[in-house]
Amino acid sequence: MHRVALAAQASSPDGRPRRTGALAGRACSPHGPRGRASRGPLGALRAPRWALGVLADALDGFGPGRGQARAQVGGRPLTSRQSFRYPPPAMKLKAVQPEVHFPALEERVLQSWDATGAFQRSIDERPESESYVFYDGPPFATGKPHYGHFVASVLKDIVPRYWAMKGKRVERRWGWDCHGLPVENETQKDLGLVSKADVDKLGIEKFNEACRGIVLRYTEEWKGTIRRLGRWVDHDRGYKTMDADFMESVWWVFSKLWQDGRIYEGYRVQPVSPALGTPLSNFEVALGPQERDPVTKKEGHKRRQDPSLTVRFALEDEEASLWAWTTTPWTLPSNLALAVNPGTEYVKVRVVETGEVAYLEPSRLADYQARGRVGETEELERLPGSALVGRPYRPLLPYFKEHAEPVNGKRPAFYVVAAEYVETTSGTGIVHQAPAFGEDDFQTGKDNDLPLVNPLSLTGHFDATVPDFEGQFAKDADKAIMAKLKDQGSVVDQDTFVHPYPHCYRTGVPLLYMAISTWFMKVEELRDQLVANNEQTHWVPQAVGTGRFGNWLAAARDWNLSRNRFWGTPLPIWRCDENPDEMVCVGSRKELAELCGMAESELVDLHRDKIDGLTFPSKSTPGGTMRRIPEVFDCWFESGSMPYAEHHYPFENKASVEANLPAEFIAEGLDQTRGWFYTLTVLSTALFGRPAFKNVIVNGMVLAEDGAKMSKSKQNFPDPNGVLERLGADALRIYLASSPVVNAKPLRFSEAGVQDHVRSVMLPLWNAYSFLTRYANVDGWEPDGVAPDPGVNELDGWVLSRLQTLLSEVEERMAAYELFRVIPALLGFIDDLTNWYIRRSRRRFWRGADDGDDGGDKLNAYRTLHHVLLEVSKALAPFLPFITEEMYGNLAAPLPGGARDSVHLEDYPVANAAFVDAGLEARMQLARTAVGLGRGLRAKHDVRTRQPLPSMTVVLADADSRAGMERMIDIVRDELNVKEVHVQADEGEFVTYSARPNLKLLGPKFGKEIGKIKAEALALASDDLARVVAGGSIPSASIDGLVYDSDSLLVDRASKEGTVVDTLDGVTVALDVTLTEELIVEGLARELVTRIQNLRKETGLELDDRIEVTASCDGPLADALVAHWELIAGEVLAKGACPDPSASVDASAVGASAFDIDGAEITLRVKKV
RNA sequence: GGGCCUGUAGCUCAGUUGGUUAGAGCGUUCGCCUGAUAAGCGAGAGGUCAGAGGUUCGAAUCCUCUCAGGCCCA
Repeated sequence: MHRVALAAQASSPDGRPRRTGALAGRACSPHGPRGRASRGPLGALRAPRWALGVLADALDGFGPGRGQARAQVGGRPLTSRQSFRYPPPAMKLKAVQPEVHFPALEERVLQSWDATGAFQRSIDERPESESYVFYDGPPFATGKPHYGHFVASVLKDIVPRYWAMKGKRVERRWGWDCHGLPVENETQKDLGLVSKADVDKLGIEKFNEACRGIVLRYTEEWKGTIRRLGRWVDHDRGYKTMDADFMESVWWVFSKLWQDGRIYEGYRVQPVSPALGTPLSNFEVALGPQERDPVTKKEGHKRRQDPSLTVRFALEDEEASLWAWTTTPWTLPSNLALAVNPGTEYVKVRVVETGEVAYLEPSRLADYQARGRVGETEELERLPGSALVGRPYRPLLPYFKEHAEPVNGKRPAFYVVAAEYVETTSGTGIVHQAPAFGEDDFQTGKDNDLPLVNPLSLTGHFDATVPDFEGQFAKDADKAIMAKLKDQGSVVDQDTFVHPYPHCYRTGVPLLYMAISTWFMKVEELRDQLVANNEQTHWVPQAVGTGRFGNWLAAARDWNLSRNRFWGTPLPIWRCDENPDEMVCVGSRKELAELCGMAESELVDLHRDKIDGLTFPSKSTPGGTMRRIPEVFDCWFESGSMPYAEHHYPFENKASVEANLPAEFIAEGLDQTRGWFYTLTVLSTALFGRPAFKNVIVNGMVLAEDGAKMSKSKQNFPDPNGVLERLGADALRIYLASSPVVNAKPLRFSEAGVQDHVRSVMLPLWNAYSFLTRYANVDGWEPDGVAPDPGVNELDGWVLSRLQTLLSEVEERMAAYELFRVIPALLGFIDDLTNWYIRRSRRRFWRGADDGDDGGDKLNAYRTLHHVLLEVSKALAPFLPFITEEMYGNLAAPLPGGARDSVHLEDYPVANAAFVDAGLEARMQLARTAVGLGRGLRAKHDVRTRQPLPSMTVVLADADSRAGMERMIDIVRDELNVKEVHVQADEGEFVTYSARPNLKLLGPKFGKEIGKIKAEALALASDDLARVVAGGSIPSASIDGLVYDSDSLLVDRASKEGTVVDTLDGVTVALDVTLTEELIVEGLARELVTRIQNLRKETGLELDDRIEVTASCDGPLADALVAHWELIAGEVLAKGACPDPSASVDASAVGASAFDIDGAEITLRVKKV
């Protein structure tokens, strides 16, 4: 071992490690000179134990004092504010009390990190050739950090810390998402601007200035909270999506796509708020007023009453009409087609009263008739919808009638089209189509190559193409349109209709759906490549990648990446005002400056207010001026560009960015599957033909304790900073990291859950650490760097072996990014360490000097526990960065090599095969099973553990197991407080056997006969089964080819009546509970020991205080006191001769108390001597 | 409306080729142990595996439908 070698060389004749020797050893470590050099030549700098308060107190008076620190640590100058105290040349472990306040400890560790520059050094000290690329998905700083961010941050900290300790150079740069609707909304609210027109009135410059002012509103809160959480991330060199360099890279990305022919202009039907004069995002639509449907009781859009109009369209090729239904009369001027479902049956009827001939769907006709809207009819013909497709009809209104004139022999509009979406649950089964005003209409229009006409402005007013209603607001025009149609005899029926309908979340007016010009990136043609690239990505959990994300990629649609907004990266497209087909896509500041005849240095900001005014003359259209189109980017485009833009690629860092694609690791929430994960993948595939990241951990959503979303108004979650202050970051981290969220499942956050982890993880770990340091102090043991010997004591060998198993497991699972499998292994080890190793080893540590030669057992116990805790502190460091820092600093400082300035600068421990002993782990497991059974038997038969019992018998059929158990006898005997432990093979005298068929094995073979086999197996006699257990077999009486043996049967054991026996996993334990007078008295003596120990504790005595005991009792208790005084005195560190039981003791005195033991009274008093 | 996910003890969750009596932790009751421990150990109580139907010798597990919740898309 590394440390052993160093220690051997570095120890001086007096046994004290020599620091200079150790330093020399370190200086040629493989980590390169940078970090080493900063340590300086002074031995005293070896282990600056900085400002850990507890420690500082312990070290007062040692080394150069406060204020003398003038060296540099981690390349950062130390200021005089930072109090540095150096360790003495060689020192003992600091004794640590079991009482601890983790949040305070964490604050001290945070200060130490600042002082030592540990974070930067954890990067700098790793070679550049070992680069490990991590991308940070940027959050908005318009809100404060909450638990969802905590989860992502914990993952984004654990993984990079781990790989840094594994020798990787992991840059961790923070990112801020600065653009997007949430920011604009927030600003509009602040400025009291309701509509887009209000923004125009104010001016983009002022508006954008206001946006800039608020996007970083909470950055200080973020920095503070993320720091407090223990996440190491570089804010100083982070990126902001609003930086000109970042935006310029986004331009480059777009221009590359443009050059590759991946960008096109198209239309898309979007919800528009006429009052705001702007399209809304789906997110904003969802914010609109909600209402519960009175029938279905479901929450949905607010309901409103609209006209319900049935209109007749006259066919051109027949004296008949098509009846169509609409709730939006204002779209009728824009009608261009009628849609039928080709698979539905339609009917042609003559209305008896009027003689009119009409087509519609028969069940709908019946509905009209039932409501008395249409009189009696005579059926003329039945025909499928497909038979109507293509038939021309006369334009209902004249405004766009030119589209009825054939172009190149084809009629552009005003004919019947087929559409699968047409249903027969309402209307007439024939649907009026205005392609500009509905998603379905638009799609049908596209499928049939219909023209797109839109006579409405964004504020919903008719323009001059519809002169009859010019200037009228669409909804207001409904009445006039209906009147006109009535006049010309086109109305079949007029009614009203109540339905849920989306309304504007800001103004409350009903939204209009209309086709808006937008810019698309062609993604559909990339589908196969996207899917192929995704297959190279390791998803955790895997199902997200193959399922949700994979499906999404396979069905990817062209990406609408423009937004009609103000505060974002402008689309770099300049278009000729004379010839709209002439466009220039600008890919850099330099290019734009040249086009506009200005200096590049004048382009310091690329936001709309700075560049919208920049124009240049057209090259191909005389007199034309090139002006920028008004749209900005979907801010997801910026997030997806972040791998390039954060480095200002390709304008700077070209080679390093290209060398480091794709990223090694990213982590975000499940909600990002179609957000960041998607945009990263699309852009990386389009630009570089490869995936954007190799490994990704997807975390689930954090819900409130009540299972609902966390909501400020409901107040259903505790303040995040409060939890950190009360319980600490380590506990919060381990709570989150060991919860279902790290496997993409939802977590109901509860502070009590965090508290649980303080109790079940933090405190046991701390107590193990405290145990070692306190006894080491009492004993004067100092860490000597000598490797523990696994052969001295089975317990040491066992815990060392378990540690190696743990390290291998962690390595394998971290390589697979399966944190949900790492944490339980770590926690399981802590449990083994504290509740078995230390529990069983306690006595080894308090063996007194006069107990004689222990063959080095105590020394090895110290070395083992110290070694294990030190390794554990490193192994847990990525997960619990604070407590491990404290432990490591104390545990490593006295070693010949000293401690590094931070555990996070250490190398991650690697499993040492020399310590692995599978046989030992197996037989220890047997021992623990036997002990568990024995304790259960004691409880069942009401014999407490303090009562010694004459013997127990462990029965094991397997010879290897018996041999293993023989070596565990001391441990089992001691733990169970029995005088003798016997191991034997034959369990016949203790148990009876019964058997069940092994269905997994027999099921597939015997199928339907299983019922019979079950009955037969259950009927097998215990004596016969004994032969099976011994390796024999019994042929089945009724089933051919079936033989009962130890494979085909599962044999159960039951203890025989009247015995004290239990059995589990093939281990049978029998307890002899015969009590003799002698054993009873000895048991009482142990009762006395416990009572006196408790008194010691209550009285606040130190571990090694010697005491004087006085007692008042009679009967068996007095016998026990006298007979076993030597034992008692040894256990409780009592001095002097046996106290006289007949003395009188004042139970109310300090250190005194009266007890009742099995009905006998005793008063005891302890006093320090 | 569509895609994906979740629903198992009071709570948080395990439960993979379908296999017998469905587990763990927390909480709870009783008992035990304790020179580190706020910890630990043993026993008990606690389950229509969301519901219905199907496949099968056998279903928490596979299939279909329904209900409730979540994320995303429309």
